[in-house]
Amino acid sequence: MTEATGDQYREQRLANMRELQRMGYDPFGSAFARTGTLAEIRAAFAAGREVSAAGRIATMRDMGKSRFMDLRDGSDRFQIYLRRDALGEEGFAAAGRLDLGDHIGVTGALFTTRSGEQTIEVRAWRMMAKALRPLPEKWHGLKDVEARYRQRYLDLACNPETREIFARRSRAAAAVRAFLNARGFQEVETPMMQPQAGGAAARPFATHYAALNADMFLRIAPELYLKRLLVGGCDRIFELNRCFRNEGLSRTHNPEFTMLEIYEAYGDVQSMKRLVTDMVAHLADTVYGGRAVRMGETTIDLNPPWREVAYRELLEETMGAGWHALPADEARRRAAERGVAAEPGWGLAEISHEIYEKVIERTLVQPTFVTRLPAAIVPLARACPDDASCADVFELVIGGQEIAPGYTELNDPLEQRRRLEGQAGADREKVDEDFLEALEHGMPPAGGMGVGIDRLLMVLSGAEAIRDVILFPQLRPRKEP
RNA sequence: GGAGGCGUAGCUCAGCUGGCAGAGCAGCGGACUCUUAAUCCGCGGGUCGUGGGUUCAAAUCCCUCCGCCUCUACCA
Repeated sequence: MTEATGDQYREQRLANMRELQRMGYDPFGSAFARTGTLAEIRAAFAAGREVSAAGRIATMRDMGKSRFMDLRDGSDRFQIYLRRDALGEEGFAAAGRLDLGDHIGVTGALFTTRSGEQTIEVRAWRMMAKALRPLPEKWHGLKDVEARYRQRYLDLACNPETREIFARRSRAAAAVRAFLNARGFQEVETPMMQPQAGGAAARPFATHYAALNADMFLRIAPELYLKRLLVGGCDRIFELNRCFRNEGLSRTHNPEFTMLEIYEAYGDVQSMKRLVTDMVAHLADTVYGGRAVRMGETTIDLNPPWREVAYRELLEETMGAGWHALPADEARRRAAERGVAAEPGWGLAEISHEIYEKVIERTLVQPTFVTRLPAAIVPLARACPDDASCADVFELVIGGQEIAPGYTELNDPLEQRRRLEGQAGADREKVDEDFLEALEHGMPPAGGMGVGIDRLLMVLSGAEAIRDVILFPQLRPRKEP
C-alpha cells in the first residue's frame, strides 16, 4: 500500500492537515457531545432545532460560497450545509481544507432544503479526525473481495450491506443468549487451550505453554468439558464461542469458527430437536425479520415443522430400494455412476456415507432433520433403543449445509471407553482419561447439540461464503517484498 | 495439495486479433450562496501483481513466483 501515487493523495491531505493546524484546528479532536446519532437526529427532526452531529464526510458538493456535504456514521447519512455568511471568512476557508473521509463534528440548526432534504445549517464545526488516505469511491463502494476481507474497515466504512450483516450477527448472538437464558440455560466458558483436543475428529492447532513446558492444543470442540460440567450438576448449559480446526479453507470453512454447544440433563435427541427448531425460528424472526429466507435463487422456508427422515431412507431414496442389501462391489459400481469414488478398502457403510456427504446433503435445501446415523460415525452418542447399529442423533441440514448435529449423549463410561479406545487404536495417549474418569462419577442422561453459528448466519443473511459473515476471515498472510 | 479463472490510476472498470496506457468517480487550479452521482472550464496522476522469455515492438503471447476467487482434496 505504498504506491507512488497513493502518496500524492497522502501529501495533499497532510498539507490540508497542516493548514488546518495553522488555522488553530486540532486535526485529531477529542470527545464531542453530539445530540445523537445521525439516525436519532433524523428521527427527532424539527425545523429550527439546534443540534450537534458527528460523522465522516461521505460526499461534498462545492458551490463556491456555499457547500453541501453528507456526513455518515454507523446509523445513517445526513446532509450538512456550510455557508460563508454563516461561518465567516475564516471558518469557511478552513472548511475548504476538509477532505472526503474526515471525521468532523458540527453544530447548527435543522432545516429542510427546497428539494425536501433534511439538513443541518452549520454554525460551528470541529475537526474530529483527519483521514490521511482516501476512502473508496462513493458510488461503487469497495468491491475488490480481497481488499474487503483484508481491510474490512474500508468495507464497513463504505458498504452499508456489510454493516447490516454484522449488525445481524450481533443481534443473533444476543438473541441466542436471551432465548437460552429464558429457558433456564446457563452460559459457561471452558478451556480453549486443552492438553488433548477432543470432542470431534479434526486436526487441532498445536501450541506450547512455556510456563508449564507443556504442549497444548486449541480446542476443536468444547464438548468433553461441557460434559464434565453435567457431571458437576450444571444441568442446562451452553457455550457460544470459538473453535479452531487445522483444516483447509473453503466457501464454508474457516479455521476459527463460532460454535454454540448446548447440553440439557435428562433431555435427549427429541428435546434438542424441539429446542433447535424453536431457536432457529426465533432467530429468523428477530434477525432476518421473517421465516422465508432467500438464499441465492431459492427461498428457504424456516417455518416448522421441518422434514424428518432417517439416514437409511435417504440413501434408498437416492440409490434405490435394495441399496442396503447390496454387496460392496455392486455398491461401489453404483456410487461411481453418481460420480462418487470409493476407496479400495471401503465397505457398504463407508460408501453410503460418502454418497450422503457428496451427493445427498447438498440437495437438502429446506430444513431437514436427518436421523438415525450409523453408530460408527458418532462415537459420543448413545445407540437407538431399537437398533444398536444406529446412533440416536439428528443432523440438521439447511441450505445443503450441515448446521447442527444433536445427540442423545452417551453416559455409560465403560461403553464410552470402548469407543474412544477403538477410535484411538494404537494411539492410546489420545484417549482423554480425565474425561472418562469424570464420566465414571456419573453423568446424567442428556441431550446435546452443536450449532454452527457462522453457517446459520449465512442462511440468515443470504451470504454465499462463510467469509462474508466473519469480520476478519483467514487469508494467506501477505509477504512483504 | 490438484484444476480452472482473475490481478490495469486512490476506487469502479475498459483496453487483451502485439503498435504512443484510457474512462467515470476521486485529486489539483478556476466559476458558481438550496446542491444531492451537482454542473461547467482546465490540469496532473500508472512498476498494467512479480521476475524472466519470444519479438523491431508486450498490459496483450509463453514460462516462474505472489495474492484472490470457484471447484476439488483434507474435514464425526
